[in-house]
Amino acid sequence: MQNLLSNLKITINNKLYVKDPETSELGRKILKNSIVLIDEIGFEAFTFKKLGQKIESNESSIYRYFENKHKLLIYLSSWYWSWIEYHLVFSTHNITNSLDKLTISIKIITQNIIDDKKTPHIDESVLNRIIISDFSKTLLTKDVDAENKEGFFLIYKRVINRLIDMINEVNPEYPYAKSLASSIVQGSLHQHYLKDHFKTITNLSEKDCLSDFYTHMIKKTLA
Amino acid sequence: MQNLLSNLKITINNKLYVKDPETSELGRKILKNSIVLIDEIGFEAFTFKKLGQKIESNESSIYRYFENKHKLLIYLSSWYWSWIEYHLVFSTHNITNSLDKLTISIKIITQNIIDDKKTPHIDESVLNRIIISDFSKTLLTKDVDAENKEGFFLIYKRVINRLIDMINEVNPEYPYAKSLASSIVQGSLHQHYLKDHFKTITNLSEKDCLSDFYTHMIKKTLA
DNA sequence: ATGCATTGATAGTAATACTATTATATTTGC
DNA sequence: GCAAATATAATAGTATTACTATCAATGCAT
Repeated sequence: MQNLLSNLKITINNKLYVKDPETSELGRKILKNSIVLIDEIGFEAFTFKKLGQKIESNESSIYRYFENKHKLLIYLSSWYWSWIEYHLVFSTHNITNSLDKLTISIKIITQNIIDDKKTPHIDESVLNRIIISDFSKTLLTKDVDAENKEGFFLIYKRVINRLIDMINEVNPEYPYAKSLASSIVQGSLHQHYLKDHFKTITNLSEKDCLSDFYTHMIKKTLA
Repeated sequence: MQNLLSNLKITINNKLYVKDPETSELGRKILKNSIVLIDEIGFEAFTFKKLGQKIESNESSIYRYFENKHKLLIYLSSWYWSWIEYHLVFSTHNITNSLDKLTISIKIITQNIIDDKKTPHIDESVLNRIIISDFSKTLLTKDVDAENKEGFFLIYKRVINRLIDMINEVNPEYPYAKSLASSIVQGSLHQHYLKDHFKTITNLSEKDCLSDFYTHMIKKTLA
């Protein structure tokens, strides 16, 4: 944990890229602008050619950093969950009460993310929007099992495992800690999406009451 | 409701197809085999050309029924949720106790679906698998708002609204009925997916305990 | 026998998702 | 300061996708 707190540098599975985009100007430009462009036109319409035009670089240069847009999306997702994990650890590391720890973690997972100025090449608030709309697409493919074996989703699973541990700490007798934790993380993204597109089937609105929903749920369920 | 119970014929938004596939042999062949093929190769790799080869028909003939594979998937999804709705209504219509009604509904939504022989051209158990893997993809596009306005997701929302009503019946004071209902429906699909690909972050296993998870949750949360 | 709807076959187009090659610019090592 | 190595750009090319358009063949209905 101390290890995680000391460096904000986010480490990502090196099979996700051909060349580490954090090591060059062009690489960081690719990261920054792919987030913006995916947000603008959607992941389906997003291509390396369009990204090349946006950053006034060449399609072929982008292929030197990422094999394809699917791996780029998993890269960006890993970045996001890593950033979330950092905040989880940072915000809970000196809290002793397990329920408080869990409540704080739920706040972090459910909150509207605002841009973190410490990372000039990543706008976390825009990244959050594409995670809401597109993260599922990294998992829902025929290659999941192979990619999971390669460790592409390790950081995501680590975030969920931290929640599982906290749930077990609050109530070791509760038999569904894993499902509850994965439901909260994935369900949060879904409720945000519903807020933006299907208002009639969510209670979430502009004022942040998503953490209230989940906090109420865990307090009752784990009591 | 009586209306719904009397006819098993499932009615689907006519903007989802060019020609109603239920009205011809070829149309039913398209439905039956698209489900099988999407399940086999995944929605991303699925094309009308490949489907044409499978059913020994022509790509262009399939385009006479569906504009594109996205609308076909929404059609299949509507079919699925309609079938679920039928079972919801059928199984709860003579139950008076609200909690019983909700519990039965959760069973139906979370269960492993087996093929319904009354519909020879649709294998519900395979359809269930593609809903688990691909239903999210119908929602997570840049066209959601337009398609939602067209009524493409009405049946899905109707299923969730039935759950919302039951939750409100059990506890009218509970402030998050909408989010709880949408979480259960979407979360069920997700937990099934985790069971198949991410076993370490779900408690669901081969023996059906998903309804136990949600039943426990609603009993505690709505108490 | 004619008309109309359905299906099939073929061809064509623009875009996508790349790969390969070569040229040019930039950095770095000595 | 120059050569070598590396990074980037430009161009071309391929197979596939996601269609649209056209026309031929079949069948059945009056």
